[in-house]
Amino acid sequence: MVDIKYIKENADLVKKNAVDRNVKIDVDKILVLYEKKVNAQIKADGLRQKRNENSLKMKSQLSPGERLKLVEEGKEFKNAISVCEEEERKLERELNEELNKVPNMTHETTPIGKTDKDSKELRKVGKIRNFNFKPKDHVEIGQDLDLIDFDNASIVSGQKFYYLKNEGALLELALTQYGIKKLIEKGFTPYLTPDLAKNTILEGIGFNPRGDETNIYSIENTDLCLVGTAEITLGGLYYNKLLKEEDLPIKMVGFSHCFRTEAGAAGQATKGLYRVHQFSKIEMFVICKPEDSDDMLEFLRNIEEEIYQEIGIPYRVLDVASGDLGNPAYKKYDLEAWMPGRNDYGEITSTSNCTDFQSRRLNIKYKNTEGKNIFVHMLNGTVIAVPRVIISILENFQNEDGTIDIPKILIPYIGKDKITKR
RNA sequence: GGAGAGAUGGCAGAGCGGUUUAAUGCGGCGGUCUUGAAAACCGUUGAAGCGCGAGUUUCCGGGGGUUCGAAUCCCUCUCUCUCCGCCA
Repeated sequence: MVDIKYIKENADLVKKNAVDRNVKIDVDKILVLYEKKVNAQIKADGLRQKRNENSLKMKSQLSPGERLKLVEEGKEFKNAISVCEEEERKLERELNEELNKVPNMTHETTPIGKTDKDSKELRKVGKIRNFNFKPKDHVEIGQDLDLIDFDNASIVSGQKFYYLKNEGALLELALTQYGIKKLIEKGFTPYLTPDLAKNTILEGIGFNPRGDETNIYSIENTDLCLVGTAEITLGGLYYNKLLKEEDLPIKMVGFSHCFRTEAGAAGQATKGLYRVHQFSKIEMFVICKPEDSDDMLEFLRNIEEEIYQEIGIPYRVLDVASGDLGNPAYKKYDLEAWMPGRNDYGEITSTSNCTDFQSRRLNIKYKNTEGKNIFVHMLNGTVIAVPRVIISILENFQNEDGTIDIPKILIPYIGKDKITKR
């Protein structure tokens, strides 16, 4: 959520930003609603003040006549206040509805453009293999080596589910172990997180739990949703908390299952593991002081790059365009891995600086040395989105004889250096 | 799942219809003392909104109600603790 005071003082900037981000908002309506709401509030305050004065008079000894008169006055205040408060609540609801649509402001270095095509490629890292045979895609490899079972998953759970099997299963465990260990070395605290979270937390992080465009599964008859990412549960961890300055930065790495409805994604090129309803993911989450978040984003991006260099997957780094940032992000980097099966790059990690957009609604602040309470900045980044890393490994590390080399860094976790046909 | 107890400022913890503008302690901040620090002592210290300010309103787990007036009474939900049951 963007600070209403900021919107009031920078209406033109907010309008321009929404255009850059390809988001439709009505700033003028927001300002009108805000003014109306404040006026209703002032009116209610005045009435409450009179009511309080009235009830204060009744503390002293009074004649029955005087008391009765004051009680009657009090009743009138009571009715007037209730009318005024109703109006105030209505305006506040309307205001919040509009306010929730307002995207975060955008970093000055972020490329301006409406779609992902406008993202800026910063660099390519790693050598793309020139196969002297026709490389298979991961679906074929998974079938040949008995690593992934889509057919039976679709019987048990439906389309876009899968079983990981044999070394496919081991790869998830290996990547998880490797990722967590790596992040511990970088000073992160490891977490295994709940896979369900409350609506209020989802909304605080910037997800829309219900509605047509939601990508989130909600649980019937509860206010719970299956999380789409551990960003939700890690970010929600400090909901309504006041932190001390020396607590910061808080660096967490969490494992969770991620559930996504992927409604409307049917037509896209989504073969195999690339776009699925459930997957496992290792996610970084950082809470820090506002002045540190720019550097922290580079820190997170560096960790991601280090990991894919270490595994040995060629990738490119994108500075994501304004129109493709999503509402909470102020700046975002994507890593896209080379996937021979697609003959193209595919998104493998994403790291965002969400500044105080999330902390404002989650009410997470820290007390600085002057004793002022300041909204923290919050950042998140992917370490390992398991299925997409498995795609990248299977497709990039395949041999002509149909075997797969295990990336060196993962051999200790799997206990062999090659996947062969059994 | 059953029974009981509880949820109060950064933390701990009193208050249980109208001098509560929420006691007290810890922690934080400032000071005295000290070469410096600790201890001790003194002072200060919740959040949010509106207002230039004086000030004022709201907030005692969430929501609703009773009342002229609610942290305090009632209903309801959530969570925590204790005991019992069930269970990987």
